[in-house]
Amino acid sequence: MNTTSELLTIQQVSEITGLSVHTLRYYERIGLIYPIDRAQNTHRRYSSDDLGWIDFLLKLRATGMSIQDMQRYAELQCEGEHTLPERLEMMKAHRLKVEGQMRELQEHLDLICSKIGFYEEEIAAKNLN
Amino acid sequence: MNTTSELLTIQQVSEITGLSVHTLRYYERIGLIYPIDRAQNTHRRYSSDDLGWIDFLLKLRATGMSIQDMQRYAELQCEGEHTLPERLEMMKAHRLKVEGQMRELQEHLDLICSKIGFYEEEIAAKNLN
DNA sequence: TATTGACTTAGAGCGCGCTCTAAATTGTAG
DNA sequence: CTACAATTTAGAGCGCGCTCTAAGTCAATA
Repeated sequence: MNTTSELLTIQQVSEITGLSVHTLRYYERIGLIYPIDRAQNTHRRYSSDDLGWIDFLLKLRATGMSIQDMQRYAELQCEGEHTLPERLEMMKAHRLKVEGQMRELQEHLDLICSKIGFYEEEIAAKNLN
Repeated sequence: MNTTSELLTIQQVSEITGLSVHTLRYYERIGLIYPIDRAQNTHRRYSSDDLGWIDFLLKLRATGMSIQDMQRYAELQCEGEHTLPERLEMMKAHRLKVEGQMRELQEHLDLICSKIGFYEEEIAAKNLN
């Protein structure tokens, strides 16, 4: 319940998120993460809000959003509430993209599965195994 | 039904597959595509077998297989029938990977969808739209 | 006081997967 | 025969997303 104790060093955030400290600083430099508060004016101290944002970024990244698009999204977030509609549109567009990806993945997966079946038959027929 | 007429130039294969002529030559150079037959000893002439292989490569690529792994697979294919078991193992491992990818994608997609719902509510509440 | 170690910045470097260039050769149409 | 388009090779270059380096600051410990 102590606010101060909830603040994390870059090391700790690195361990929690799986991002390297280099990458954390890189993301901040390029505007993916807005400037983190500092202790004694130098060392970064991450809040749980910062962690939440990073977590969301990672989900966008994992679904194939480019850094450029994430930058745009972060920019809108900073600009405030009047950008909500545009952010909504971005998310909707991204949802469509991810759904398309998944359909494509499923199709190709089906082919791979049939290839596996074919291999198994062939191996059985030739007693290779 | 004429065998000769089925052979395609690199241009034609580029148009059919969507790969640039540069990429087609690049894939051949690095061993992803085994040496294509030549007309008059210089210009490439692609057979329908070649096309089939390229098509399969593209499906592996679309499901996130690295060039390195595809190279290994192509190598095994060239070595002949005794590599069938190893190729089968590669495909099975790849299937697992793709299935994992899809599960992860689905999870993140769910989050994006809930974010969309949240945005819509917020926008409605504030009459931003 | 000296050392250790976590942190800072700006900027260079890297692996991947292409993508393009240069210079030469070949094929085709007028 | 001439001109132009398509092809060839070897190798350089590029965009993305990190990843690492160098040089320096600062805090805590021996």
